[in-house]
Amino acid sequence: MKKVVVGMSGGVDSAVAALLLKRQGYDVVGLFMRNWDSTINNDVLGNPNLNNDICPQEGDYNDALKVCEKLDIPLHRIDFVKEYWVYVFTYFLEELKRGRTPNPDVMCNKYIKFDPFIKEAKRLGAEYIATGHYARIIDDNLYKAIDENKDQSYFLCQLTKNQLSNVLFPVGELTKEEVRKIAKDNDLTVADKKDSTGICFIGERNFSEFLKNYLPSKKGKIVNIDTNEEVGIHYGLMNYTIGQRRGLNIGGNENRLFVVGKNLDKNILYVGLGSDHEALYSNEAIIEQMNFIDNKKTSKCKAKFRYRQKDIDVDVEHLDSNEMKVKYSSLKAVTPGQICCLYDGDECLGGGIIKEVYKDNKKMVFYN
RNA sequence: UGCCUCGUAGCCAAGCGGUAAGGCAUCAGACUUUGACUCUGACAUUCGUUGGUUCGAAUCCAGCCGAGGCAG
Repeated sequence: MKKVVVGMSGGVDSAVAALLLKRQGYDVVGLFMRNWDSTINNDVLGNPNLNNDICPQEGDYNDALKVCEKLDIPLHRIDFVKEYWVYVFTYFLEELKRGRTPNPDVMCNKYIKFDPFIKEAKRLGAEYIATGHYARIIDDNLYKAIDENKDQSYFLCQLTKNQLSNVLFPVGELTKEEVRKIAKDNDLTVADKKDSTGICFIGERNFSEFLKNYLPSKKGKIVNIDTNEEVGIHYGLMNYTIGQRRGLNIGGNENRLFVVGKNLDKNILYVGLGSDHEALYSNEAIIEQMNFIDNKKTSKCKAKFRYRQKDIDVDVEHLDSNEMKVKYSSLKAVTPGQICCLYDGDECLGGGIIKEVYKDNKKMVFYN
C-alpha cells in the first residue's frame, strides 16, 4: 500500500484530503506542523490569545486529532518554529524594512510545507505528501484548481518541479461546496469550521501591533502627492501598502484617500485622492527571483500580480535566468514585494517577486 | 476699542421656524491562507453657551465665550 503523509491543519480542506486519500486506498498518516511559538518568538503586543487557556493552534491540533480518530489514521506532530523564523519570518521582516509588501505564505510553502515537511514525510516512510491546497498537479506541473474562486496556485508558484513531484492535492479537483458536503456527510467535526485566513500560522491579527514586536516604527509625514501638502502623520512606512485606504486616519475629504507611494529616505508616505488616481496605475514591471516550474519561457501569457486579482495579458521579456520584464496595458497597485505569477490557461508557469514598477518607461520612484 | 462674518459629530459640510442630509475618517461584519481593494452595517435626543420670542428654534432676538476679517 502506498503511504502518504497529509499535512493536517485542523481545517476542512486537509481533513477531506485525508479522507479522500484513505478512500482511494492509501496508507494515510497525518502530520500537524507547528511553525509559530508566541513565547519563543516574543509575540506579545497585539496578541489576543496570550491569556487564553488554549491557544488557537492547540485548538486546531485538537480538531485535526478528532478528524484523524474518525478516519482511524495516526497523527504526528512536528515543530518547524525555527525553520519558519529563519526562512520565512526573516525574509518577511527584511522586505518590510525595505518598504516592500512581502507575501510570507508563498515562502512558507517554498521553505516549510514543501521542504522540511517533505523530508519529514520521507523519514516517516512515505512515498507521497498531500495537503488541502486548492490546486492541481499534472505531470509534476502546477495547475489552477477546479474551483476558480478558491484557487491557491498563486501561493505555490515558487515551487520547483522537484518539490511538486509526489505531491497530491485531492481537493483541487473539487469545489469548496463539495468539500464541505463530503465533510458533513462523513460527520467530520470540522465540516462547518470557518476558513482560516491571515498570515500562515499567525492568523488574523492587528498587523501594526504585531509588527511592533519586531520592527521599530518611525512616525513621519503623510503628503498629498498632488498638492505636496502635509495632510497627516503615519506611524511607520512598513504599515502601509500601495493601494491601501484604511488606517490613514485622515478625514475631511470629499473622496477617499489611497496610499500611492513612499519615500524611505525621507520617511514620507504619499497619498492621492480617489480610487482611480493615476499614480496607482502602471504598465510594466521587473520581476526578480523568477521560478519557472517547467522552464516554459513564453513571451505572451497571463499574469496575476496579487492574490484574487484577475489574470491579465502580459508580454514577457526574459532578462536573465531569474529576472524578467512584464508589460501590460494598465493595472492598479502593482506593488514591489508582492508575487507575480504567470499562467498559460490553467497552467501556472511559475512566479517571482515584483522588484520595480514602471509607467510608460518611467520608474515609479516612490513605489516601494 | 468700534464694525462685520462665522461657530452643526474626529474632519469637511447641508439645513435658514416644524422637530439634524451627505461625504471623509473610525468601528463592526462579509469577502479572503499576504497588511489590501471591494461590499454591508453602526456612528449628533442634538446644532459654542446662557436667556428670550413662539404651539414649536440649529434656524428669530439679546448677553457672554471663541475663531477670522475690516477699521484704529
